Amino acid sequence: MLRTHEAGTLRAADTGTTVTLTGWVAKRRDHGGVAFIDLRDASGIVQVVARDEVLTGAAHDLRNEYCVTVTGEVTRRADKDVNHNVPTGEVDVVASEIEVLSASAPLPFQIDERTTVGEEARLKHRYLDLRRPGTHNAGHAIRLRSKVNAAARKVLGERDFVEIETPTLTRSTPEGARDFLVPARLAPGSWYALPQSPQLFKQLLMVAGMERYYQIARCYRDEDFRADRQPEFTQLDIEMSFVTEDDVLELGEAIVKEIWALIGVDLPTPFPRMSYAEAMRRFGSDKPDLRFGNELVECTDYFKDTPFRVFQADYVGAVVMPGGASQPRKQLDAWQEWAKQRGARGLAYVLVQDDGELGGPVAKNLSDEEKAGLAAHVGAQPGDCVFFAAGPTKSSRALLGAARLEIGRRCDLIDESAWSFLWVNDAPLFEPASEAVAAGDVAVGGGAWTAVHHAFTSPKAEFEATFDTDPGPALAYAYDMVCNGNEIGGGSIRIHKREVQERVFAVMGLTDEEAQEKFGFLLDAFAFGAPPHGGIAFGWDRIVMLLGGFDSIRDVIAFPKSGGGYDPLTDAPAPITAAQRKEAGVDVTPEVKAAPPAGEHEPAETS
RNA sequence: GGCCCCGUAGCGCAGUUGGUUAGCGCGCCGCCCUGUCACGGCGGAGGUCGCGGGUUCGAGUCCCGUCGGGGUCGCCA
Repeated sequence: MLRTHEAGTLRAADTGTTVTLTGWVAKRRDHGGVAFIDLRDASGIVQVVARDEVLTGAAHDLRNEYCVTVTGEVTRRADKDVNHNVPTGEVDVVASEIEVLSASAPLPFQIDERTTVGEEARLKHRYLDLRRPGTHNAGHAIRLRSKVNAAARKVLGERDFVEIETPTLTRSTPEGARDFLVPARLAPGSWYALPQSPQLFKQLLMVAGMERYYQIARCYRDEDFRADRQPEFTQLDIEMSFVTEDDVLELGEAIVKEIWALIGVDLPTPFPRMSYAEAMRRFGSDKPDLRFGNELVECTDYFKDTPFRVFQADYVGAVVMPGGASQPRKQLDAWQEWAKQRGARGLAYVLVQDDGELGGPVAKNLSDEEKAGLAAHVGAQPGDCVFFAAGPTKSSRALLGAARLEIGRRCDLIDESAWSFLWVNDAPLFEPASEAVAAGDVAVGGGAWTAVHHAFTSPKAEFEATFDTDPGPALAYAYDMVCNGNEIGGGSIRIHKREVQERVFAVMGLTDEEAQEKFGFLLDAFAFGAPPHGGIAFGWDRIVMLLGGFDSIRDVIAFPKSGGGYDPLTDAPAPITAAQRKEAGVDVTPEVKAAPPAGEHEPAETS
């Protein structure tokens, strides 16, 4: 090594030691005859004292972020000079020799952790961004991420899981999202797809008798951007044979517990479990944030004889905004806009005045009897605002659930220091295809029903006989892990019986031929003694983001892309040359048009 | 694809009702300074106000378009 010690580790006990350090000039405070240089390496910072005689030659021109090696003696500072703000503040390194290893051009932005720098600039010079110290900066996130990886591997390794890599060049299979495609030079006109997840391969590995598989797997989906989305992202992907749902959940808890221990949080296990139906009913979400209450209130029965047309609906529900009655009219109008942006017509509201009377435009439409008991029914106090949604159950609950979260944020109801984990399970096996179509999905095979999770998710035992004759109520062995209102993992127990699989396809309107075309290699494999199996996949970027308290998954990815899939650092994607086009066969017209065009999608494996 | 917000010096930002030479902090460059640690002092450089068009005597400011970024809904676990 070019050094004997790491800068951030020096303490008073090292006094008298001659050390050689390597690192970067974080700051230079030059007093003429003596200069103080903050030397930073990955371990931290120590102050180097450089007197005139060592500041000769190249060392004389030390600037910020010069890479240097310093040899000197650790000295204890006088009491009055101790800097209590840094761990090394009791000592100096009095330099006897300073050598510039590598000079630095003037910086595009300051490395200093205290200055804020725009994301665009940081991503363009990500290597400098990652050099910035401090627990809220990206460099810390990347180091944390490495520890998260190790924690998961520890748990899985102890349990004899096998880490297996699966292909990134594979076949386009109908999962939920759009595929990234790669031209196949050796088969012009044919294309590989990058996997949206290793879902099918991990099931094949179960057939292969691996029994316990995991992989920290890169996944690719060509969809539009969000704060918590990247075109390539990472899952901790797990599959196990001969397990029940309980086994998978227990493993998931053990992994997450080990991860959160990294930040000194001891998660109590087992996590609470809530059925999908209960989560939707109480919180209007399949990923409820349990850090605060303020649950939705069912009002359908309460208004079953209402004279108010709007409330004569399949579902009426409410959510209370504490203190919301004092909002100015402009604010209440803004809620209407907020609701419209979510595709609702509006958000009906009633203001509970301080004297208990009801105000707002809706109140006058209600019967006296309804008005009398309303506040008590929804649990509103004088001074509160009650928001209502009426209409189809699913969309109304979703609107109220979103309102609940917005209220939680605006009214400061959320305990930001809390960690709320739970499982949401017993998800429906199917949803009506029309709903999926309305939501933009295209049902596989054009049947009346489409799989909520994916086509290989097993119905719960009690629905095995009836799921195809009465698909609506059928529940699946499907589960999501939820943390503070974020889905951080999800999976299911898979179908291993060919007969059940065929009936599921039938419900979805998939013929044998179509199923064979889409999933043939998996179905073929299942013919050879497929074990019962199930698994889970964790959204790795999101977990690290939550763990480290970051706002965006871009913060926890070493070299993330910005909007539009653009990488400001490498300028990818970039045009290719005509020669590359020709060689790749991008423009070849396929000779055989046997396969139907892509575009038939189906909900994908979770997370 | 819809909607909202933002593009002014290397970075972070201000710029009033449209009005003279577009400012501030940090950074950068030069000189000075022997105990600073957000060091300090003196001096200096640095701008096609994202781009294109329009309105106007006059546009950083108003209008239209466009590009880029962020957020959100659609979509996507």
